[in-house]
Order: sequence, then C-alpha cells, then structure tokens
Amino acid sequence: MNQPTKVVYLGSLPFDQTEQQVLEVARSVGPVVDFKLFFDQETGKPKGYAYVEYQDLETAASAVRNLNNYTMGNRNIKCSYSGRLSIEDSIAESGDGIKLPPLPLGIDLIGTSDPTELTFKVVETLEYNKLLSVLKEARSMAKTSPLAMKKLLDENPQLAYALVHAGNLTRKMSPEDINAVLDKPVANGVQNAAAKEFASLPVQAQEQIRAVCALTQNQIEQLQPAEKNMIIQLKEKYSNVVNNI
DNA sequence: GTTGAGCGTT
Repeated sequence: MNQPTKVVYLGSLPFDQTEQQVLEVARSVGPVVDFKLFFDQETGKPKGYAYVEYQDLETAASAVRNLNNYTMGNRNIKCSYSGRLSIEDSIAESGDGIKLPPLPLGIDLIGTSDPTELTFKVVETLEYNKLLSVLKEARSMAKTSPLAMKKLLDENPQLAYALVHAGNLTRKMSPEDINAVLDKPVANGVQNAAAKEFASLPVQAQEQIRAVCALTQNQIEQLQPAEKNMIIQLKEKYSNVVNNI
C-alpha cells in the first residue's frame, strides 16, 4: 500500500471526458486544492490520468475509498495515493489477497458530529423492499464468501451498523431472535463449543452475528437500551469465534 | 482514421 498523501492518482480515465467532468467527479468527495489532467504534448490526446490534491488526508482517504473502481463513462477508473506502485501491487501487498467489491459513493461527513447516528438515519430512509434486498445480498455474500464478508465488515463498521438496523427495521433480527440465540446453552468458556454452535446456526443468523461483532463500542452505545445489552452479550460470546474463522 | 497501460507534460 502506498503512503497516504493528500495527493491521489486518478487513472484509467475515459478519453472522451472533459477536464471539467473529471474535476466534478474528483470534487464529489470533497474540496479540490489542485488538479492536473495530462495530455500528450505533441498529439494533444489525453493520457487518461490525473492528479488531485485534496485539502487534507481525510478527504484523500475518502477519495481512495470511494473513487477507486468508480464507473465513469464506460470505464472503471482507478484511484490510489500518488506513488509508483500499481493498483495491482497495492492489492497484492495488502496481505490476504481477498478482493472486495466496490461500495457505493459515500456521503460527505464534514461537519457531522455523529456519523453513527447519520448511518442510522440513512438506513431509515430506505424502503422496506430495499432493506430486504440489502439483507438478502449480505446473506448471500456471507454464504458464498464468508472471508470476504468478514473483511468487508471489519473494514466498514458503518456497514455492520446499517445491517443490524436493517435487521431490526424489517423484523428479520428482532430482540426475540437474539434472545433465542443467547438462550442456547454453551459449555462454560469453551471456545470450541461456541464455534460449533456458530457453525450450526442458519446462515442468516451467522451473518447477523458477524455484523454485530464488527460494531464499534461507540456504535453499540447508540443502540436502544433493550438491544444494547443483547448485542453486548452476543459480541462477548461470539467475537472470538468470528475473529478466528 | 489508429489509442487502454500509463504515477507528474518544464
């Protein structure tokens, strides 16, 4: 992985996009301090890459997260910190080799005092059917590639938080369901038993437990008191299991 | 007429 800098490299840009159009995409993650789009000096043809300087590291990090693989025209553009390593090298160097699908463009958090509460509000604006399809997709991913699901949730606790609330709003993970799982006795302090029990649970229950374990302490604090206690118990019981898969 | 990987046109 390249060293974080305020400057990011944008590559694989469509040749037919104007400087203004590329700049507009760059600005969608935050204010742009400096911007350079490169052309061949002799032919005047675009080289298909650009550099964007943001005002701070946070905005640049957001660009790397949100703009890499962003679809512009008919191409998936590349976005990484400025440096010599290729995108492929960065992925290979980042360890486990698990590649995650791109997430949709994030929303601007500048000036937000409570990002967790904002996540909750965004989830609430979704229609019931949309919530169901999001849960269904998460379940499917948990089933076909549990390691990728674990990585996705570890790296994006806001997604775990959103999934827990989606589970609540659609009554797919009611407090009663959580209690039912907790009521199953497990041999005292024996991780193996918890692991076996986890493996025997329905896939959707496993997926929800993974989501719960990915919640940060701050996010748990935001929950309703009733579910908060259950979430804490769930996390205590299963976090070692989930983290050792 | 021509491009698709590119990490800084001085």
